[in-house]
Amino acid sequence: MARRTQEQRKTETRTRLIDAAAELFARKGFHAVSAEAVADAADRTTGALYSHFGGKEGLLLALLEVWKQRTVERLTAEIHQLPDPAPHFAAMWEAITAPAEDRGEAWLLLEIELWQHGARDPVFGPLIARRFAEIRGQLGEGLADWAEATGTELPYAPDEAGALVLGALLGCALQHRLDPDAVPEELVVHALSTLLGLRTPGGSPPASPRTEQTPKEARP
Amino acid sequence: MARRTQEQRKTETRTRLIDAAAELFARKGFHAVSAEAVADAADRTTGALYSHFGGKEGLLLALLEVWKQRTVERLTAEIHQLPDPAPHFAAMWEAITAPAEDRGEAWLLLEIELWQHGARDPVFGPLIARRFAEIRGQLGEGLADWAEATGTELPYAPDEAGALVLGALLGCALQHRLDPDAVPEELVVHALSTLLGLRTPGGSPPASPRTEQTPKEARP
DNA sequence: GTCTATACAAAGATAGAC
DNA sequence: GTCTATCTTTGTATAGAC
Repeated sequence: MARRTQEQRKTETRTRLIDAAAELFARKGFHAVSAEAVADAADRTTGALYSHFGGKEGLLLALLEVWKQRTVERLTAEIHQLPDPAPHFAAMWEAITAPAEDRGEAWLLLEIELWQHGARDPVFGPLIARRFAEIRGQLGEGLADWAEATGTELPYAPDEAGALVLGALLGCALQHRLDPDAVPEELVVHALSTLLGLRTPGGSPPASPRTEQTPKEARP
Repeated sequence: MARRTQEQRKTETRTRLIDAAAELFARKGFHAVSAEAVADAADRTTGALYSHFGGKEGLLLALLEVWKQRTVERLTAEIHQLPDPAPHFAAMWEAITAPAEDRGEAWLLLEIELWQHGARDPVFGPLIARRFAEIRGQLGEGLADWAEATGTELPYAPDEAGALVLGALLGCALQHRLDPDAVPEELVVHALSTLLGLRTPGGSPPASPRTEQTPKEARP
């Protein structure tokens, strides 16, 4: 395999650049990272970057495509047909908030970074909008399948359920990122279950006993 | 009042710079906006900016303080003691998602911009964390007061309720921004009510009749 | 396809006049 | 306190060698 070098070096370069970009864009933000910094982190040069992607913007676009697949895997792992979907919610929550396991920490940051570009750039807007729609769709579909299999009735249409679950997860993760104690996993899981009518709102308190619960505000 | 100029010009400059910064940071992002652009938009020069705030970073810090108050007002308008808090939820939602009424559109963008700095910068982190904690606190307190006054029992501690409501609002607003149809107001209001146990999960469908509800995915 | 070197533009920051 | 002018650094992008 002495010949592999030439044919494959280019795809490896693409991968290296995209990975480096994901890391840096998430950690510092798109505008705060120079093309050179990305190239350096990927052990390449700006020349290679421009040759492949035409610039930083093009790199972000390429990154989006790759990222899409990883995220769908991350969030929509088959919701098994257990009577209680709580473990599945917990898994999704952990996938989003995990410190660095499989770049869990960076996931939220990059996702928000992409959202921003979508909200600001007319080119990215529809792309990101579609991305979110797909996530909602997959999420909702999974829930609908589960409901049908277990004989439960969801109080929302699949897409609506997807939107609410995704919304709650994102919004809670944002807060969790700055103040983990303020948004414990049990709270989120319980809320999601309640939201979808999978338990009575008042009944069955969060999995872990709701001890005391004195306000945990940081008061520095 | 010929003398007002000297004493007050400086505070007017501060205000102008902060307002301009809020507008531009929200619309383009902190790193995408130059100090000069902010100064120009405020009809001042970079010299004045540096003299007052020491730089762009300092300006962001100052902006945060001002923004704090406006947001608390925006989100925690007294929750009146009606039996149904839905109108109040609807008002909060509109405050967050309103196109440009009172800079409603920019609100979410700037809020996310601040969150990012908090998540990335060790100096901003605690400040933004505190900010969110305060919003949660106010929100939760308002809900608790309402519950007590109306004889309702909230299934969560005040801070927990605040975290969930804020989370759902934020996460839904993020999606709404890219695809308004996917997250209609009635859905969010209904979800919030359900979440807090103010109606049975399955019962009382959203205010507006849930017509058809064919998936509204953009399929460009 | 990738690197080195570099042109060119923009941004951050400051000194000194008013 | 504010402006004009400018210095320095950093970033984008390209041309040409390998």
